[in-house]
Amino acid sequence: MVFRRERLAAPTLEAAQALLGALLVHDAEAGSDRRVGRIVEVEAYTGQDDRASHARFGRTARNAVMFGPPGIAYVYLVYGMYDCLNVVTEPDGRPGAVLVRAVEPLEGVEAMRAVRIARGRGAARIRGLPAHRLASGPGLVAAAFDLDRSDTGRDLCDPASPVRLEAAPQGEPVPSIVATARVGVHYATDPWRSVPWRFAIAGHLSVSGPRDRV
DNA sequence: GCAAAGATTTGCT
DNA sequence: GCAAATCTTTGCC
Repeated sequence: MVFRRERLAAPTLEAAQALLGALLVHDAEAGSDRRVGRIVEVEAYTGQDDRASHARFGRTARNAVMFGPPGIAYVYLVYGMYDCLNVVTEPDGRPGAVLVRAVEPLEGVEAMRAVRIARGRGAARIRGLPAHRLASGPGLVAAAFDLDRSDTGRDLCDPASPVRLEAAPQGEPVPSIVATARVGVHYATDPWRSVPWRFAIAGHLSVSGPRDRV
């Protein structure tokens, strides 16, 4: 069941929490199995008021998709090395996005491990990682699902898209959510630096860390 | 045009 | 606990 776009048209703080427990799916492609992960950690970034958001400069070539319709992928490169996946939120015309910081691998664990070895350094270390740590960080989610900036603009709410969001399975218990300050936004002024807009499933092993463990 | 900094991760001290 | 790796985007001259 695809993730309903109207849930992402909501205010970004609500959309972010709604994404916890949802599934990120990348269909099988040549040489790689289907990959599925449960979203366990996210961060909300809003419009021009939010001094930590990419939208703080207004509409630019990089962040333009944040100002468009909800449910679209926004992938950017940080620190010249790591791609990060965001889901665009808010109605068309208003900026907003949710950064997917960590997922729990459910299917295609070895495909995730293989692409992380191919893209990153430290193959020996990655080979020894337990499955629940293969996508526990924003740069690691994009690596495990083989996403980069060229995936910006993909419609994650289209059932035909090879990369998409699916609703949490029916009957799954509602996750217990913990909120903390966002990570890595020391450059922003208060209150934006410290608002509790990072959301995670309480105590989940796949939440990024160790410094951010909840 | 150029300089600075960044929604991170890893490895070494 | 700290610094390196690495390059795009943004802001200012």
